[in-house]
Amino acid sequence: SKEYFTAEEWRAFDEKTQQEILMQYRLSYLAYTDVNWCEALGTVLANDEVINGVSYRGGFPVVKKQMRQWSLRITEYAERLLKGLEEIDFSESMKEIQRNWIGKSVGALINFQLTIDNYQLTVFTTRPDTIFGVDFMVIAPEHELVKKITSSEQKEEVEKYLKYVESRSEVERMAEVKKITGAFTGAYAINPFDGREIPVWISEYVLAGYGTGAIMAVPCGDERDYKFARHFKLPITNIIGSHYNGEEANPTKDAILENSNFLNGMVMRDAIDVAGKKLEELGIGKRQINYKMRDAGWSRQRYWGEPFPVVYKDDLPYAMEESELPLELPESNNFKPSGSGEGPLANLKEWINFAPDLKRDSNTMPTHAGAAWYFLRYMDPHNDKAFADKKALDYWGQVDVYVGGSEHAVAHLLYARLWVKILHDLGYLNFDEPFKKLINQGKITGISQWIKEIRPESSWMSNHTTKQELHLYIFKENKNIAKFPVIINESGHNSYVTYNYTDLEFKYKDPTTDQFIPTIIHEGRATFSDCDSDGGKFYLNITRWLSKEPKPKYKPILFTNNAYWHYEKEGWTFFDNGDAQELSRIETRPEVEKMSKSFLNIVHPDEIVDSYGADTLRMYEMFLGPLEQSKPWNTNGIDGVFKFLRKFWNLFHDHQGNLKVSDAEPSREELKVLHKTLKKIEQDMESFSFNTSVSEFMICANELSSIKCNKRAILEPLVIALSPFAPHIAEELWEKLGHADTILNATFPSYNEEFLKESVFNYPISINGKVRAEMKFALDMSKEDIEKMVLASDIVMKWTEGKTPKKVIVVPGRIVNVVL
RNA sequence: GCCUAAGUGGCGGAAUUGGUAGACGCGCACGACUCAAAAUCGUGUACCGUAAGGUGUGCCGGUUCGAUUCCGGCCUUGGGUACCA
Repeated sequence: SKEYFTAEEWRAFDEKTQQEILMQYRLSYLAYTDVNWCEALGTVLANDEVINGVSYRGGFPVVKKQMRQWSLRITEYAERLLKGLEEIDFSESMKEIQRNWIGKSVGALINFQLTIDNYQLTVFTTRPDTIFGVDFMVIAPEHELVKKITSSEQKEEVEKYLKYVESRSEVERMAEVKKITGAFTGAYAINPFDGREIPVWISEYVLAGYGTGAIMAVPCGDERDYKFARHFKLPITNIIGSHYNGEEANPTKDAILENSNFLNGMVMRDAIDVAGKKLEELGIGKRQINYKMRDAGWSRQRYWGEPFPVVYKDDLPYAMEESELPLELPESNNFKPSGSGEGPLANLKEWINFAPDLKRDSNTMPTHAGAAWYFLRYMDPHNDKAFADKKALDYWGQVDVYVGGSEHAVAHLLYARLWVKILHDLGYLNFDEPFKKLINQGKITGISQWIKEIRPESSWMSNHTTKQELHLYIFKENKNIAKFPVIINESGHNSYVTYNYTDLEFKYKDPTTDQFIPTIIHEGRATFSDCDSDGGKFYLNITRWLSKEPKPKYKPILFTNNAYWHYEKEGWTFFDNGDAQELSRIETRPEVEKMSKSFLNIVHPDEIVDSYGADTLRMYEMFLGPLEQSKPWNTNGIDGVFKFLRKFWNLFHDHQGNLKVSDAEPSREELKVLHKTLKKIEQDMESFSFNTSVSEFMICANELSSIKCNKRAILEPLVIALSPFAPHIAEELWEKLGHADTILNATFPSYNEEFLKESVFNYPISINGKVRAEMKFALDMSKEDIEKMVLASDIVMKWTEGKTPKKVIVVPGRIVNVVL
């Protein structure tokens, strides 16, 4: 399956050959993979929609199910996706994420002869140099050889172990990675170099899905192998001399090999290749590169998405003819899942069974499919012959700058890179990387306030999912101190209650049996529509959790930063109880999180737009800090930006608000302010340093208002420069200045270095590296003259106390340093 | 554990190739205008000290006339990732 065909090659095959090839590779394209199937919802869920084995909405049980799905053979491009990273301007951490995801490892396959029935066991290792340190072999419990090689004496133990592994959930396995388990199969493998017999074990620490699902264990060099050997009391061969201390494994590559036959005396680093070559010479293995990356599951059981352009005949997929394309999504009002695990398209029988013996595929592609290459269409959007004309593609080329979040690192950004490489290989594009430069903009984060939630144990709840009223009893030192009603709705939510004491016990009473039901305590988000970290006010959206309404009411309740508040209305009786008075405290714990609708911590920009205007909001966001940095939203400094815009506006207007722009010739000083600003803005925009651009605009407005400049020749270029930052105000000023056309069509002003030239410089005079004074000298003054003047000055005399300094450093246009 | 980014005033943050640390803004203090308030304007604001001066960019050390910037070793925080052989 290491071949692929270009479009020309593919078309050159006749239909029969094409079908034979398709059959041959069918499993690569159409794979059986696990999906999360939720019976109650009748649908397939993504991994992140499943939490603790139940659906994230509603808490319904979810099972893994095998389904036939399309997969994208991204593995074919693993090497090129890795190589391509070298030539693109992505952040190092983004490249690192992609490298890790691709997970290249260079190593070797080694065949071991087994003592049972001539079976061969192939392992993948990155360290063939340690071949003489192999003390046992481990194969994954799912490995196909397990059943075949287990000896009759070990059969019982192996089967017991396999049962144990099967009983373990994914969650348990992930949580208990340190737990050492395994079983001996009774089989031995023969070291191909020295004939040593090595026991073959099975253990879940070896993953079936990576490499060959089998490893050669070198306990002196590998931590996991070492622990396994110690746990099962297996012998440990030391091949690295003093590098192995007998207490822990040492994965070094620098040791000189011992007990290693023909590798003795060699440094491990060099021996890797020597051993690899020898394996190939003797025909007992070969050097090989492995990748962690898997093919991407490309089927979704959803309505929206590109349908697969294939037709099934006798259950075999055939690619549709180019002349039949595009295959469009059928119109439908029925977006419900089919209930069988297939997507909504399966409901449209006429579309699926469009011809007597032919069927379509009910799967659709993920959004990644379109997202990977839609930008190419913008280059030539009205073309009905091709996705874009070659000329347009050549003209526009790669995306210069792509601003996007880092959460797309291992999906979208990898698929887009792959897609462009494929189109390049098919001859459509002259470039094979979509994005020249990637900027990961920082997120404006929100502050979530967390409160605790107490609800009945989930096993009780899953049997009582209908809406009902329960009573929560609170005990302190086995004494019931409070009781209050709580509504459990269909999904088991809305039972949120807050408390802030650790010595309290919470119990529910089942209304039908009068039995106490154990509780479980979770933490959940309280929501605030506004939040001020500096002793301000919070609005807690508590009604979302307490309301009996099916749709939560968003009723803000005011309380202070000290984070307790007394709630006395809407049926909350427990606050009326004198004993429970203290319980009415709502204690919250603030946490900075991504702003997200599902996190209930979003801030609406509308209120800021209402009181300050959209330009202020826009500029303030830029002013907050570097583009790539995440920061929690707060409005503490927004007045500064608002004041700037008013000051800028006032440059054009008198106190009565009438335009007062003059057509007089600008002074040299005014021109200097203008060009200095334009220069800085241009540089900052090139480097995406918008926060410093805003501060430069502020400096400029301060300077111009202190010299009372109102000249058109100065202000007009500034309005254009400001327009990307504050488009509305800029457009209005532009119009007021008498322009009929929009400012968007104005030419961006460029600066003239001529106005920035200085003749004198105010030198900082430092003594022993510490600045003590300032002195003005002409920029063309010689070093010697400056030195003389500095040494003769009062301040320097005071410090030198008449002595000759050791050294005087004069850096023209920068600094003078006197060393005593 | 590994990879990666970052630690600078009360706060958000500036500082081109090593060259005046704290730009700009917020906040705070004082002052002007006002009967008053708001708005606006002005002055000050790293820390210690009355001052001269001293100390300061996470910590320890190094290179240099000079280090937020370069080098070595740590600490902390954010992000990513993991029985991947």
